[in-house]
Amino acid sequence: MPTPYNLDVHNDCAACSVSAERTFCDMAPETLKELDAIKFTGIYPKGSLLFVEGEQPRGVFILCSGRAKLTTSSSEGKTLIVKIADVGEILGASATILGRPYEVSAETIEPSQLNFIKREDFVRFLQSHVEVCMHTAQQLSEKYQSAQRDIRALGLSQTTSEKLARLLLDWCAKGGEQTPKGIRLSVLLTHEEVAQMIGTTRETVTRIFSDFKKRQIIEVKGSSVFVLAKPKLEAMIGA
Amino acid sequence: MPTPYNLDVHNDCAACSVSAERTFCDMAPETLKELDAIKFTGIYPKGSLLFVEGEQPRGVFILCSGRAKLTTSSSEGKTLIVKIADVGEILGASATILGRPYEVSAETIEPSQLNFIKREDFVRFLQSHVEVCMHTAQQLSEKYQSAQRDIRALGLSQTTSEKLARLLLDWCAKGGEQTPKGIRLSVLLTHEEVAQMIGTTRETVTRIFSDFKKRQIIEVKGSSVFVLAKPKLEAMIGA
DNA sequence: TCTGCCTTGTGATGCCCATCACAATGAAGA
DNA sequence: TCTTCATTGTGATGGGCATCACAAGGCAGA
Repeated sequence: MPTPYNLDVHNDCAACSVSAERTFCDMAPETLKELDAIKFTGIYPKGSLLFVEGEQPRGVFILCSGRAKLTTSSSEGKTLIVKIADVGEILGASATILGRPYEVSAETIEPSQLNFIKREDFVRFLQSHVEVCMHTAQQLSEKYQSAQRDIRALGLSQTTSEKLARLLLDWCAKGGEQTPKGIRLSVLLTHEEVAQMIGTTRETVTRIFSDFKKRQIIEVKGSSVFVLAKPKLEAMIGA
Repeated sequence: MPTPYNLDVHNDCAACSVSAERTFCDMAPETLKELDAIKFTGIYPKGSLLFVEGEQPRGVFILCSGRAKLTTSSSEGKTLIVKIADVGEILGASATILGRPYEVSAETIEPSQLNFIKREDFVRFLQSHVEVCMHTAQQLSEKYQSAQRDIRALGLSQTTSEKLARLLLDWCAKGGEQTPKGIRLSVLLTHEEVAQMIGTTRETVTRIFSDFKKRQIIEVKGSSVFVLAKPKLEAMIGA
């Protein structure tokens, strides 16, 4: 049976394969059944707004498949992409736990499946299962550490080349594919979006990319970026 | 009996007054006794290094009194102050929970009392008390949201004046004292440290401060800063 | 009181990058 | 195939701020 958006839909958390170690979904079978009872599964097209910065927390979204970008915007309309969330992440957890407004906006950038859990259900679920609470604490810790790395990247690098180098290295670390040519990254982001990730302008990203190409540090082939000289990038960030 | 550094020492968590709502120490009396059993109380002078970025996590520190600064440094020696921690905060929680290196360094900036809990004890303590685990999750959520605000401040403001304005408003929000003259802030940080908080140089901070003084936005009296025109600051950050 | 040392204040210089403006390329749809 | 819109590429210009350099307070200890 074909599913919308050619997405691999998991209706049953108990039978889901992505529940790997330490993710939220990694829990005892009977607990997983309880989760099944309180979750609302939804399939969202690319570009769906899950929640908006400042909005009162309705609950959390668990990203079962697809990807989402978390953004924050200034009143002048400038946008900063805080994070690209991957499968297994809980979105909106901190706001939901604290009962404070969402601190970022979340938008799918691919067709995605998400499980929504209402605020009261989520909190009750945490309170009644230490295991779940621990995993949530772990996820929050990871989010915090990741945010911390962003702060480092934004605050400690003077030049924009440095920030871009950091971003490329980050991508190498988490999604790089080793090839004879170099490390292959499939970047599905526009220069505009890259700019929003490092707090600069689209033009500057374009210019630095050409500069990197000229200096044989990277090579662009279609939607793939090959990192030819990782050491050069590392040298740029002084590491 | 005089104590070292004129510090108000709390040896007994059960009798401690600072355990307010939602902080880590807010727990049932019998749980608090268990906490007493695994904690190591220590008094630290100003400038004590509690842990260093990159170090394997030994455990967490609970700040009972005093203040500590959390910093991260580049290899060139440039330092960024990520946060000034207040009483009630747990330091090193995320690293300890994940078993990953501390992501920041922590240093007391006043004589402080801290309770240290060893990693295994802390984790076991969390696992055996949902209540404690929830409070930790709440603290982590707060840390995450605070980090998120920092990211916003660093990434979305173009000018340095804007960043400094944001910082001042932040201080007003959390520690301002209303006076007829304006909002009084007791800043015990040097311009150097302020610079490290917003990722700029000491000279620039000095210059922007004089500019603010000239424009009647603030007034400096000794170690106090009076915010005379909060609306002007708010206008600068476009809020 | 005097002497260092830490902090603050200020000028001169140069460069990075935001901004504006427009051309070139590419991809999707009529 | 041609049109149209999104994305990428590039030049010119100016301002903000890092950097260097040194002067002036301010505070503690000799």
